[in-house]
Amino acid sequence: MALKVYNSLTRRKEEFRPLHEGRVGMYVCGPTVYSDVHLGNIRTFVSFDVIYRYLLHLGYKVRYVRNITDVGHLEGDADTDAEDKISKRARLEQLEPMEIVQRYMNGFHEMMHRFNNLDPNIEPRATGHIIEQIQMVQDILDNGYAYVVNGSVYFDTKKFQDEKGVYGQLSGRNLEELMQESRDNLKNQQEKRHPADFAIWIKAAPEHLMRWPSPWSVGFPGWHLECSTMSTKYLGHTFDIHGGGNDLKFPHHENEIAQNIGACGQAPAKYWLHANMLLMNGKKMSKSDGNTITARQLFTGDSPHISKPYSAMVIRYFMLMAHYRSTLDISDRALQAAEKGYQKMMNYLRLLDEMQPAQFAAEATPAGEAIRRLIRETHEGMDDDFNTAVAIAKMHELGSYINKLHARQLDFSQITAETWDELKTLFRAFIGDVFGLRSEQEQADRDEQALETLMDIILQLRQKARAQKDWETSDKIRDALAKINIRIKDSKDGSTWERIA
RNA sequence: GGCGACGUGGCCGAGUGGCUAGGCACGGCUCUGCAAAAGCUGGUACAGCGGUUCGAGUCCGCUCGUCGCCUCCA
Repeated sequence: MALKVYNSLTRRKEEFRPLHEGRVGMYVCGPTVYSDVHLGNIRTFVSFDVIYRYLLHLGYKVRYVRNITDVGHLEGDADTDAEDKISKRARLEQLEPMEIVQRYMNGFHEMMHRFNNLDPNIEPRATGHIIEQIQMVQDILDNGYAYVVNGSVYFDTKKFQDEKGVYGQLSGRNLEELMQESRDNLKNQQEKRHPADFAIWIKAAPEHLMRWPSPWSVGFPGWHLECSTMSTKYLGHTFDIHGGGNDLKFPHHENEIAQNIGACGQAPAKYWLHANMLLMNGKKMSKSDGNTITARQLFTGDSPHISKPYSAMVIRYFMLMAHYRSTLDISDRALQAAEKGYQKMMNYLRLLDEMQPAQFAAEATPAGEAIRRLIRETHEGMDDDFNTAVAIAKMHELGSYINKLHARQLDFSQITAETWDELKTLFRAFIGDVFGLRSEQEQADRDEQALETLMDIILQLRQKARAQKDWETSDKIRDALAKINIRIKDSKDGSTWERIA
């Protein structure tokens, strides 16, 4: 069965056919790094990570681009008295905007790794592509789909719609209605010709920290522009998959499409994929009414919403239990169920590796056929718009066979060697490569290994200091390590270390 | 107000008009020194009403309810 994906643009499942045989270009809207990454964000990135992983599993050569928004994302009344999210945070904390960006970008990366998301192939930043963005604004102006007012440049939505007729296609919106409705909250929008127009270059107010020279003013790019520019730069005018959270459909993605077509006449992506929201208590998480929980709180268990800590892998598994286009309601009970399910799943894999079968069946058997059918259905689940819920369900059914084989309730003479191999191959590939699940023990082992490597290096450096009678450095290292419960023991033969309880 | 999505057994959650989704929790049984794990097994769900159909959780309509987007949001 061929891979099918649900295309938000056509509102249908379509057979996936990449533009270039064997290759896939995928762009996913990344975070604006002005605060800690929120759990809902994490769900979206986990969803697209699995999509990326599955495409790789199918043998595609994928270029996965996920941006970092570090300028231009406004909050408040758009286009006028609005403030850039990063600038605002910088002002409040009295830091350089780039310090804010660096801090939260680091935190974002750490969290992505903790959830075992693969790194994208390219992670471009908006501030690193100002020149390209200015060029795109110029292209749009040259094509007549934008106009300059007082140093700011606005996209001419009405003209674009009159000539191209595609504005609103993705989000199912009618431009006429949009213009009507926005008339009520028109305040401070005198610069725009039409309420639905949006800024692509914004003249910076004197106190605005992030600013670049351009032909129109010293200013900064509009938020929607960066994705248009960077996807074009790294994936071409038209590429295969564009992803993001459901709430970005409008206006962000709608405007992105308008900009791309306005600049070069081509729509950016063939397939638009949108991940649904993560809910808590049946509602979208929101910081303002306390209906929120952070990943860190889940790890520590420090939240009134949960009874105990949950690991990143359990949370990842929990997310995979639902389809990415469905809303998912997080709760303590659901997480507990996920934890059990996750442990069970990892146990199947362990049993598969441990068992040493002898005496296979020579030819097809009913049990073997049932197993092979389930294996096929697992693949079909993923082929059907990345339905991880179905794939996991089928694997649990297969897991039951694995348990039976292990408990000798089903004998290896009931399946063929080939079936056994397929079963092993499936579990290894799906749990690790596709779902990106790893055992927490494995993680701990890896940390332990890293610690040993680090300690080797530290002891070598300290040994060098001691050889030079640099007692200050050597003692400093020993004292610092003692504080984190690592004891150094010096002897004639050199130094060793151990943990103290 | 406009656009859209959804309402599945105690909980989470799949579901292409006809065949047991799955996980968790709960009950019974097997195994077991005890426990756990595992296996077998049980409750017979699709918001309500009407329609289409030989047949609907799945299609259509209405009602009720929930949620999202429409301003920044993954």
